[in-house]
Amino acid sequence: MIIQEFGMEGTFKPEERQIISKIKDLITSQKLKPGDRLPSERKLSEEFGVSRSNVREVIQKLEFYGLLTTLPQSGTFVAKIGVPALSGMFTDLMQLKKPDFKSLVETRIMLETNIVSLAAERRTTQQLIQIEEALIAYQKKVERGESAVEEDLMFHLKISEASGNSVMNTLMLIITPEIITNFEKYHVCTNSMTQDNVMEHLQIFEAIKNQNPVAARHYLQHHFKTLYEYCNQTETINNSGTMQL
Amino acid sequence: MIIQEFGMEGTFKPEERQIISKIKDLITSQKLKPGDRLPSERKLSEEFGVSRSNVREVIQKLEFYGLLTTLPQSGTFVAKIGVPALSGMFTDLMQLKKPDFKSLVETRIMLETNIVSLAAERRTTQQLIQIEEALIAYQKKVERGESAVEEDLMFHLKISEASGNSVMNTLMLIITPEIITNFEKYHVCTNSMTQDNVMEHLQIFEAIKNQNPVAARHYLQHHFKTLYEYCNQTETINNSGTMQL
DNA sequence: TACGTATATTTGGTTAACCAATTTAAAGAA
DNA sequence: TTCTTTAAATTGGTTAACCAAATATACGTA
Repeated sequence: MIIQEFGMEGTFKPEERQIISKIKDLITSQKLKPGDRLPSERKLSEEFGVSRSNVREVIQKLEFYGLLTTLPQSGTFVAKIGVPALSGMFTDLMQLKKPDFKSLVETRIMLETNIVSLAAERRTTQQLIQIEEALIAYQKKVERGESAVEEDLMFHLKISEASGNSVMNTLMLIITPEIITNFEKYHVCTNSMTQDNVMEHLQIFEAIKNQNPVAARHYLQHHFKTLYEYCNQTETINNSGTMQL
Repeated sequence: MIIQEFGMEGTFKPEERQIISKIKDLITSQKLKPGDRLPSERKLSEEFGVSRSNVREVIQKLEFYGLLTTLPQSGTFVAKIGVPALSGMFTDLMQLKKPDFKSLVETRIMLETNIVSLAAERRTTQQLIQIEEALIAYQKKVERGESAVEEDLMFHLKISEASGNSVMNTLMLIITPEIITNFEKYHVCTNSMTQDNVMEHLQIFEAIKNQNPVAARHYLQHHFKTLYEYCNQTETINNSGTMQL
C-alpha cells in the first residue's frame, strides 16, 4: 500500500526537470528567443530522448506558469519575456519543492489578512449572505459537537470570494487542500470545534458586515494567533524569525 | 495570425469545465466519497463521452489543485477532504477566470510586502550577495539608458528566494509572467528606467542588508505606491475600495 | 516582378493498441 | 476456516498511427 500525497502538485518529477532544463538551455543558448516557436513536440521528444507525451505534459505545466503558450495545429511559443527573466524563472521552477507546514500557515495568514480586509470594503449584500450562511452552518455543527473543519474552511473561502480579488481567491484555492492535509497530519483541527472559535468567526463576520476593514483584519489575526504559535512550536528546526502579525 | 495569450493558465476550457462538473457530481451524489478511487480513465471517458486524453488532462490539472492524486498503475483518488469543502472547491475552480490587472497588482504588492519583511529577517549572507548582484546588474542597465524591466524583476525574485517561505516564492512565480505581460500591454514599464527607481531599490536592499524588516516593508510600499495609484486610475470601473498599504 | 491560388507539409490534438505494475480473485495448503 | 500462493483482470503510462487545422511552399497569372 503506497501512501497518497495530496496538494500543491506544482513540483516536478526528475524526468520532467530534465526536459525543462533542456528547454531552458535552448533559450539561454539563444537558439530560441522570446516569442519564438519551439521545435515540434515530435522533434523535441526525439532530440531529448523522451516520449512525446512527456514533452506534452511538461509543456502543459509550463503553460500554467505562463512561460509557454500553445496554439492548436500551430505550435508552442516562448513567452515574450526577456532572456534573463525567463532563465531565472526556469531555474526557480526546477527548484520548487513540496511546501513546509510553516510556510503554508504563514502564507495563509498573510493572504487571509488582506482578503478579509478587502472583503470588508467590497462585499456585496449577496456575498454577505453567503458568508453568513456558511457561518450558521459552522455554528450548528459545533453546537452538535460534530467535527466542523469543513464548515470552518467554507466560511473562509466565502470571504475569499467576497474580496473581489480574483488572484487572491485563486491562490487561496491552490494552498487550501495542502493546508487541510497538513492540519490532519499534525492534528491541528481540534480547536475548530470550540466555542471560542465560533465567537472569533462571529467577530470577523460582524466586521465584514459593518464594512470595517481594520476591525476585520484585527479579528482575523487574533483568530490565527494560536495557529501560528503552534506551527512555530512544531517546526523542528526553528532557526528563523517569526512573521510580523 | 492568432494572438497569443500568456500567463496564469489555471483557467479551464468549456469541455474541461464539463468534465470537472461531472466529477463533482459523482462526489456530491455520494457515488464517490473522499479517499475513494475514481472510475478508470477509460470508463470516465466513455461515461462522459469525451476522449481519454481529455480526462487525463483534467485529472492532471485537478492534481495541481490538490483535489485528486493518481498512483501509477493503481488509480486516481479523491482527496480526503469533507464533501462540502470538496464540492465548494470544485465549484470555485470551475468559476476561475483570467485575472484582471488590478487584482494582479494588489496581490503582488501584498505578497512582496510580506516577502521583503521576511527576507530582511531571514536572508543568509549568500542570498544577500545574490540580491546585491541583481541590484548592480539593474543599476548598470539603467545607467546605460537601456530597458531594465527584466533586471528590475530579477531583483524582486531574488528577494523572494531569500524570504525563506517556499509557498510565497511559488506564488510569486505563478503571478510574475502575467504581471510582465500586463505591464507591456499597459506600458507601465517606462518608470523602471528612472534614477528614482534605482534609489528605491537601493533603499530596499539596505534594509534587507541591515535586517530591518520594518524599514524593508516601508520602502517597498513606497516603491509600489506609484504603480498602485496608476493601476487604480486605469481601472475603467473603479467602484470598489482601495487596498490598505 | 508581385501577388493570389493551389498544393504539400507540418503542427498540435485524438484515437487505439500495447505495456508493465498493481490489484483483485481464485485456488491451494495449513 | 485462515493464510499463502498463483493466475487473471484492471490500472495508469506509453507508443504509434491518424486527423484536421494551420503553415509553408510551389505554381500560375497579372
